[in-house]
Amino acid sequence: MRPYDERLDHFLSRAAKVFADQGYHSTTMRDLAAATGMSLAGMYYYVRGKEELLHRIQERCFTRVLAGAEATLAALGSGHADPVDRLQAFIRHHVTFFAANLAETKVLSHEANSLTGERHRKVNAIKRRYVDLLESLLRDVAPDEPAVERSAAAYALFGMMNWIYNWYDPAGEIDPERLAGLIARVFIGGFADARSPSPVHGG
Amino acid sequence: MRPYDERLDHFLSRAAKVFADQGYHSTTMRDLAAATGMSLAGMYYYVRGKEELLHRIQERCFTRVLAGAEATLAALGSGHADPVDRLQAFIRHHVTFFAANLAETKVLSHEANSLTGERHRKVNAIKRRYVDLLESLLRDVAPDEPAVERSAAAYALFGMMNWIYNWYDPAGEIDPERLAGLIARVFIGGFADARSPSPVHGG
DNA sequence: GCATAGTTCGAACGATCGTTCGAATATGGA
DNA sequence: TCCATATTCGAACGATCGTTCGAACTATGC
Repeated sequence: MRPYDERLDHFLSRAAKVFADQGYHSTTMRDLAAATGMSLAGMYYYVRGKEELLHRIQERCFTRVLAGAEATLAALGSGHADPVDRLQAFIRHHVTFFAANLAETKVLSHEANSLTGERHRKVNAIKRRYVDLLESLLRDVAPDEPAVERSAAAYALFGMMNWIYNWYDPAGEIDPERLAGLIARVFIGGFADARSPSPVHGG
Repeated sequence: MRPYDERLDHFLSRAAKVFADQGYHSTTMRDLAAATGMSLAGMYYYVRGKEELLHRIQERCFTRVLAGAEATLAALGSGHADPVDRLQAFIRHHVTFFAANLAETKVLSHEANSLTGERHRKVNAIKRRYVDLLESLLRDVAPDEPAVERSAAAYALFGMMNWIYNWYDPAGEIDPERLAGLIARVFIGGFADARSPSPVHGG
């Protein structure tokens, strides 16, 4: 069953590109058929319907993001690295991943509420784990910050990072690494360094 | 013709709420009829069609945002206020406006590409003026920063501020003023203070 | 009370949507 | 070569969409 899985994967990637360009709701199954070279009916051999297609795209992408972030942090050593370094690594991973997978991550961010029922709940469960991961990092970085402000800061950081699907051009002047460095510098400089003026750069 | 304008305004506000809750494309004209108490055909007396409805909502909201920002800056004095204070005032106005008009500003942000043709171009023209305004503020705040990084920082700030439609709850623990203060603190502390460690707070 | 303009709406139209179904074709071991 | 399974697809279905049209209702000046 290898060729089947490969064709499904290719189908998901192509569909993600179309969803990213036109939006989920204004993309028709006929658009997807034209973009993938398959026939209208042929797509239903790989996917139960349009909403399951979106679900598979989002779940596949979000699982990779979460696993990648955990692997990045694990590579830093078992918990006794500098909290600021760990936060910086998280930001760098998120931004570079989103910049390298603009179509999929745009579908993830922009169509976050286009799923319904059980499928919506499943994707939200992954999101919860990912948000919790960042909040635990912020707790280590700024333990004296009020919880309300720390939670809002987490969403502010996600805003900076996720918003790039609205403007970032991979062919433009700023490369993903530099963008990640800028966002990390802004957030860490503004949030983490507010109280403890320890050196940040050069992990 | 006063009652006509009032009913149109009320119609736009109601429709904006529905667009914000369900999304533009999955909202049907029948949904809007039910939410406004009008009949399906009756709405076409006030609006040429569904897309013009979205256009009027976005243009009305964006015009207010731009005018409000300009008025806020003008109130600070004719150009010889501290650049950091001017940036802080811009951020505070943006965040409090967005928090106070969550439905309209969500439609503005999330449905930014749901318009087509001339209508899309018109709204983008206002957006351009608004982005240029922030970039001019950043130029005064950090004149030594490379232009590429300054432009990316502008979008990062917009990301922080616009993303709130995805998570902010006005009935929650953090009020708009405090949220604006947090975002201003993070961005100014991380971006503007990177080189010139001048005092920021207390304007 | 009547004419005019302003406003509302029931009913229907054509278009397009997601999905289905059975037949047609390709694939691979015996 | 033949059969069973895997895969593809043309054609159509019912549902729902945005929009239209002409009639009906309302308000106002005379």
